[in-house]
Amino acid sequence: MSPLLAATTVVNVTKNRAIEDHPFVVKLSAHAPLDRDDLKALARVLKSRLSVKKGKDILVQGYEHNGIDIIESGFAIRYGLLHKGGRQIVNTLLPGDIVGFPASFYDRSIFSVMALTKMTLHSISFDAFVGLCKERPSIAIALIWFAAREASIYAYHLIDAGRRSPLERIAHFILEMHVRLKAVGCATENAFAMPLSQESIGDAVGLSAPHVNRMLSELKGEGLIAMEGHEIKILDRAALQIMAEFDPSYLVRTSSSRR
Amino acid sequence: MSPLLAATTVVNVTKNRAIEDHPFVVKLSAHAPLDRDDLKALARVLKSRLSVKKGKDILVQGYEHNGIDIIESGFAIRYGLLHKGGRQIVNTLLPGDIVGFPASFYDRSIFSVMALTKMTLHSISFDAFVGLCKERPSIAIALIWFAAREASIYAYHLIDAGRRSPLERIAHFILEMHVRLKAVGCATENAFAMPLSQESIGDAVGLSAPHVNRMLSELKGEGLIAMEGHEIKILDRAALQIMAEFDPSYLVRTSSSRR
DNA sequence: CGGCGGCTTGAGGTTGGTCAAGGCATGTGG
DNA sequence: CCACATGCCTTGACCAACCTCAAGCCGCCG
Repeated sequence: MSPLLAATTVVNVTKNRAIEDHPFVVKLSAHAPLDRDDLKALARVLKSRLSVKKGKDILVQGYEHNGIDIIESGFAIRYGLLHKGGRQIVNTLLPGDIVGFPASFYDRSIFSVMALTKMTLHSISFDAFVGLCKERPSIAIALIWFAAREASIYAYHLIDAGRRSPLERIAHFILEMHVRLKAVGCATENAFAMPLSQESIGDAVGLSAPHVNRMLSELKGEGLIAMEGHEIKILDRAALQIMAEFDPSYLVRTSSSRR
Repeated sequence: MSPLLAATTVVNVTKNRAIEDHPFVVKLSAHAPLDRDDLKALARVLKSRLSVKKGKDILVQGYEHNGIDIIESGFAIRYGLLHKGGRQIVNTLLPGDIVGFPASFYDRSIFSVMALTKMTLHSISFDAFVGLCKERPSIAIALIWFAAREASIYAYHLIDAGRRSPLERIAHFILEMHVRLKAVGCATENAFAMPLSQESIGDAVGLSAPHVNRMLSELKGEGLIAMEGHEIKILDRAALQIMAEFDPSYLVRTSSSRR
């Protein structure tokens, strides 16, 4: 693990933080107002904690599962496997994300999830999950908005893969990654440690690994980004955003989602 | 409009049907058990009805909106526009689908939605929507599962666009379209009227219109499908499913989603 | 120190986009 | 009722883009 990755991870491993600082609770609160009782219910559900090693499959496509997992710290990828050996990464998972959404909302998981770093998770059974939603409708409503945000991210990835040029896809991927990492305190104003290898980036945006490399080189050559190991610096955000038609509003809470 | 399209539409325009036969209610019930009071609350919300002409934009990317719309009858597409004139269709909308998911769960709509046929909709304000979820947690829970299903569809479209061959994408698109149309009574066992033009199919799967035509011809040549105007007949479902790695389980309710 | 995973670069070949022209069906207005 | 316009499907030729394969290299970890 690179030094920067290690450093950013540590930020999220703090034990015994206040419940309202938990990345999952922060994310939910952005979507609907949660009162004291909501927080208490969440604290109960997020009590237990479990650790996962880097590289481990948390969820395997086609297999049964007992509930959902919420990420406290660490990064993962959610992906589908193709018979002929290919792989499509549909999303990267950061602290506060739900490992089992939407894969576990089926009898058998429809996607796999693999840990990119050491992770800590909270495991929740479906019964506990449904109970929580029944008891605290505000949380259920926040989860609907959370799901809408997740679906939007997929839709934007689809737009990238379907209709954007390789260079635009890479630019978009970098900008989205940065906004999301910054939101959970894992990036500075203009730099972050890319958790994915170039081959994985290819699997996320629908390109071959060599072509990802060429596109990154081109962005470097144009002076839009700088790279040093896994660390990416954004040098000209305005130009990148125009190139990728990137508007971060699909990633962030908005006032109408705070009823 | 083709005769078959007209015929299938009529099925869903029946007025004054029982609330539990409404396609939206059917869809929700598949995800969570709804009791008599849940149905009553839904009936109240689905009371008003509004008609939309073929070709009209129901929702426009970047604009404000007042709530969400639920489709009673007719078809639509949800899409994103690119600055240089391109378009990516992220989903097709059928009876029972929510026009504004996830586009309207933001200050300004993040996608556009256009009617492919004459449609009838139920308009619901966000206040009414949130009130419904607060009052009837079972409905909120069903909506979370509904959102998970929607997100899964996007993820599968992403897998198509990112990592499957043109022929596989078209095969997958046809099979998904058929399963979804059949679920709302708009397809027979092995045939349906394709609501999209070949250009639109290209915008959905990330291909050019001429190439969509070539791929359809190839499927015809291999004896997997037959086409007559807009009507598509599936001649060899097994071969199509293998080609597309299609497993309809991501589209349908499963037992674990019926708590 | 040795091995391995991932990055980098190059050459060559196929795929699928672009452009263009023609055909067919539908609908419309004279 | 016919002429025309329009939109969509169909086909072909050409060419750029991006994949595949391959080899070398670097840095990290065991």
